[in-house]
Amino acid sequence: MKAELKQHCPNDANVNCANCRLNSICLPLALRQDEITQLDDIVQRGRPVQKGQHLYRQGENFQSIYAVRSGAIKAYSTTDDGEEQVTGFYFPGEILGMDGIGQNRYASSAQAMDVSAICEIPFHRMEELSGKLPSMQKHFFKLLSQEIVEDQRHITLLSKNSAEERLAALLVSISARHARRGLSATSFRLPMSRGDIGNFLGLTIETVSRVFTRFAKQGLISIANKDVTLIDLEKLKETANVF
Amino acid sequence: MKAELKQHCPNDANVNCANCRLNSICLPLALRQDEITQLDDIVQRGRPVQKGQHLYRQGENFQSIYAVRSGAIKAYSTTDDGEEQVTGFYFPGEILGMDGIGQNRYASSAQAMDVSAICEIPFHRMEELSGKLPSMQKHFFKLLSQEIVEDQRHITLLSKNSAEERLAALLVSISARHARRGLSATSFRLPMSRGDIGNFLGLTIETVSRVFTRFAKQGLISIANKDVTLIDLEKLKETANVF
DNA sequence: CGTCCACTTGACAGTACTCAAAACCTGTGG
DNA sequence: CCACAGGTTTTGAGTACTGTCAAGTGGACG
Repeated sequence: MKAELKQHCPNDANVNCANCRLNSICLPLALRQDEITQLDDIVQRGRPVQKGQHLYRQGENFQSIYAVRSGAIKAYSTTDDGEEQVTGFYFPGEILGMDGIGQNRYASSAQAMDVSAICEIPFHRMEELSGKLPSMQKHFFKLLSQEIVEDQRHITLLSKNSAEERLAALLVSISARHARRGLSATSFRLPMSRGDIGNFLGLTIETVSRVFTRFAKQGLISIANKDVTLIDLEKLKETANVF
Repeated sequence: MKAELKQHCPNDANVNCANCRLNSICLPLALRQDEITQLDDIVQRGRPVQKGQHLYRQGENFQSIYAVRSGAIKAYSTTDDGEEQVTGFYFPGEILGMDGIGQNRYASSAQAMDVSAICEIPFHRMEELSGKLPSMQKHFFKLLSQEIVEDQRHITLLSKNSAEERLAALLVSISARHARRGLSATSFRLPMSRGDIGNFLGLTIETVSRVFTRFAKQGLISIANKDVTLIDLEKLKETANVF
């Protein structure tokens, strides 16, 4: 019973990669048991990050990449002229901070949207491990490559799709990521503000609000504050051009 | 005299990484002399790729990454609903194809916009080499990370900037990449069509044309077909929010 | 020299933005 | 427990930028 609890409390200090319930979608994904132990040795688990707190800030020396264990993180970059662009939302099992590798400085800032539990992985140790474990190196190359593909999908979304299509795509994406963790695909809480959503999707806050209202009137979703229910997921997927 | 020529003819079969005039901005960038030799062993240099020909197509098995030696390549992906999105333009010294690593299939297609000389680098050999040479691994992580940062910059461009700002940003970017190779920063030929430019920037062909005309009337550029001269590079940089 | 295709230009329309105000949560303190 | 202040979200009215449709121009190439 107690061991059971340990496994399921994301803030328990006794969590490790081997018993983490996210290990099938997170970094250990491609590793053998003995390799997971080696990974585990370099992972640091601190105390929970409070809402609004930063994991790292743009321009800081790059030290670590981070895995989300619970909660939700947003990444955003600030342009020379002071404007902010939300570049991604990160949920449990997802890795962030890899944009810092190229310049040895973080190219974006990462902020908790909820109380979150985070695994910190010092990159230089990760590099060492990748040199030793080909499967680790391969997996890491994959992670980076997939982030590129993700970003290019987002570029397409911004370049080609209407406000409705963009918002539908975001809802469908969050839905799928919830489902992957065994949670409801149709009912969840949006951890981010309307402003963050709009910023991420290249829309104003007013447009986001209006489209939500339109979706609700069409019976596609029901929404109360940050709690959404996807009533017609199929139609949303069609709208999002996800077939 | 003959050795001199060899170094400067991009289609010469005797080129190698050690004597390639691009080696300071291309893959060998971070390598020692003896390491460059090892890299050179796995690089394949075929005959020139003709205009319109593909290096690889979306969905094909991922085998190699490619370095542009001369000419220019565009990468584009086709969405489920058949629309095309140009995801990048690649000039000499730049690496493409890395979006294939994650899924073992190319996530985009790559097509020559001019006759081009290309170096092909089989990825599995590159992985091996990375396992042996920490500096190669590090450099490769960097490359991938930088592509992510690039893509995020492009996301910001599409999300926040007007048609004029986007086009100015593209001109300034191409200018900088020319300058890096020792070519004119202010006068060059655009290898891509107006359609490709518009597609890349999330604009229609008509808008691209109109903005070019506007820039010309304002004395920022002069443009005749594909030949551009950046008359007021400073003002263009301002417009592009590049400080 | 003529055809084809890429590009330019014009007129008009529509989606999303801006500005403004109202409604609604949330948390605090009386 | 209620009242209130601050912030967030919703809604409305008007505008503007870019897209659409259509026609015309001009290079490139056979």
